[in-house]
Amino acid sequence: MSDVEVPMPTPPGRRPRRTREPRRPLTVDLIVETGIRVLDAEGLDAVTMRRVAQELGTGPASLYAHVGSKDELYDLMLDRVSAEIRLPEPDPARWRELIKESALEARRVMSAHRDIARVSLGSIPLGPNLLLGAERMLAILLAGGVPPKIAAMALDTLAMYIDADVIEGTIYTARALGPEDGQRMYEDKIGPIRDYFRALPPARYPNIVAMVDELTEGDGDERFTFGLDIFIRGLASYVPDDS
Amino acid sequence: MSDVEVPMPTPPGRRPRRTREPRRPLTVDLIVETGIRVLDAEGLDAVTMRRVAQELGTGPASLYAHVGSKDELYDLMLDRVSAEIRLPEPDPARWRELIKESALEARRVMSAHRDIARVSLGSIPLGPNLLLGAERMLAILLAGGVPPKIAAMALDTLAMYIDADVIEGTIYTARALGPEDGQRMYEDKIGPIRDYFRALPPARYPNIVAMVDELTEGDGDERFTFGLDIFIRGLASYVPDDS
DNA sequence: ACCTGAACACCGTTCAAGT
DNA sequence: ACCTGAACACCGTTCAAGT
Repeated sequence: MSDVEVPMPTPPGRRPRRTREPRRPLTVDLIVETGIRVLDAEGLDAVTMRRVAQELGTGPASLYAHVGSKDELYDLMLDRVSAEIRLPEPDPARWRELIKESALEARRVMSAHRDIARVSLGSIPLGPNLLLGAERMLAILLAGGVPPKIAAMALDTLAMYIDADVIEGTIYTARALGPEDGQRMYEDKIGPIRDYFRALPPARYPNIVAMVDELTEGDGDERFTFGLDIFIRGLASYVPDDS
Repeated sequence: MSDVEVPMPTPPGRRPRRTREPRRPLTVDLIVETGIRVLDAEGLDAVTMRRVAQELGTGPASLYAHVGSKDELYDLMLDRVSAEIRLPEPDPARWRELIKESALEARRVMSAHRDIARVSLGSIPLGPNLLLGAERMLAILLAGGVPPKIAAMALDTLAMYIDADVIEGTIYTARALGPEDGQRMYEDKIGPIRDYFRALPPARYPNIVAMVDELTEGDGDERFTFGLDIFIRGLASYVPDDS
C-alpha cells in the first residue's frame, strides 16, 4: 500500500513529466514478460514492438536498447516459455514411456502459449532452456540405447512433430475463451466444413465424401498420440536387443 | 511483335490515360499467378497486396474486386501450387511404396515454392487440387487395407509432417541461389552454430557437446526419409495380414 | 461490375538529440 | 548507457467516387 501503487494527482506547481511513465526501468526480462503476456492474451501476431512498448508506457524505439529486433524478442519469448517444460530423468529401462511423457509435456506447455510454436518450427534451439530440453531428451534416448545418429535425427523429428501439431491445434481452439465457447467455436468452424465435404462431387472425390465423418471427427489428442506411438515404436526398432 | 509488346510514345494530342496501365484485365488467375511469381522469387513475406498490385500496374484496392483478402489469395496460391503434385494410382499390393512416393513428391513440389508450406500447415485442405491430393492418398491407403479411421489420421499426420519438414528446410536452403551459393550459405549458418554448441558448458549440456557432429551434420533428405519410413512401417502394423 | 485515389489505422527500424 | 520523438518506408483494408 505504498504511494507507488495508488495514482495521486499532480501536486500544484509540479508539472507532470510524462503522460504515462514506465513503472519499472526497461530490462530484457521485463520486455520478454510483457511480450508473453500479450501473446497469451491475444496471440503472436498481436506481439508487435509498438504494442509491447505501449504496454510498458514507452515508445517502440526504446525497446531497441535491450533487444536487437522483433525476431530476437520472439526467440527470447520462446526460450522463456520452454523453461516451463518439466522433463523426467533418464531411465534405461523406461526410455519409451519417458520420451512419450516428454513429448506430451512439451506439447502441453507450448499449447498453453497460443501460437508461440510458430517461432520454434523452423529455428534451431539456441537459448539455454531450449537447449536444456534437447539435452534431457537426448539423455533419455541415449540411456535407452538409441544409437547417437538416430537419436539426433529423432530429436529433430520429434520437435518438428510437436511444433506442427500445436500450430495445427491453435487454429481450432480459441484458448482465450471458456471451454464451452471453445466447443461452440469448434462446431461453428467444423460444421460448415463437414457440409462442404458432403456437397463435393462424389465422382471426383469418392473417398472424401464417403469418409466425411472419419475426416472431421478427429480428436487432436488422439491424433497426436497416434503418431507419437508409431514414431516411438519405430525408434525402438533401431535399439539392439530392445524388448 | 505486335504494338502491345513494344512501348510507344504517346501520339501528340492524345493524352496518356494512366502512368502505367495493366497489360491484361485483372482476373483471379492473373492475381494468383503474379502472387506465385513473387513467392518463388522472394518468398511468402514479399507477397503483399500492394506488391502484387504494383506488379500488375495497379493499386492494392483493385485486387479486392477479385480476391476477398490476403489470406484468401494465399489459399488460392497454395491450391494452384499443389496442382503440380503428381500422385500415383492406387495399387493394393504396393501401398507402402506408393505412399512413400506420394509424400516425397508432395515435399518436392512444396519445396520448389519457398515457404508456401506455411500456408498449408494449420489449414484444412479445401481447394479442388488440395482435395484431389487428399483423395488420391486416401485411395492408396484404403486400397492397401488401412482401416478408414487410421487412414484419416494418417492423412492428417502425413500432411503435417511434410509441411513442417519443408518449413524447416526453407531456413537453410536459399533456393533462389545457385547450388554452390546454397552450400556456402548453409556453411555460413551451420558453422557458427557448431562453434556455439562446442563452446557450451559441458557440465550442463554434456550430450549436446558430445554430439555436436551428429546434431549438425544432419542431411534434410535423410531425416525426412527416416521419419517417413518409421511412420509407414507403423501404419502397416494396423493392416490385418500385411506382410 | 470493375476499378481507382485517398485515407485509416497500423507495422519494424533508424537516427539525431537529449539525459 | 539509456531513452526519446520524429521520420522513413512500408502494411491490409475500406469507401466514396468514377467508368
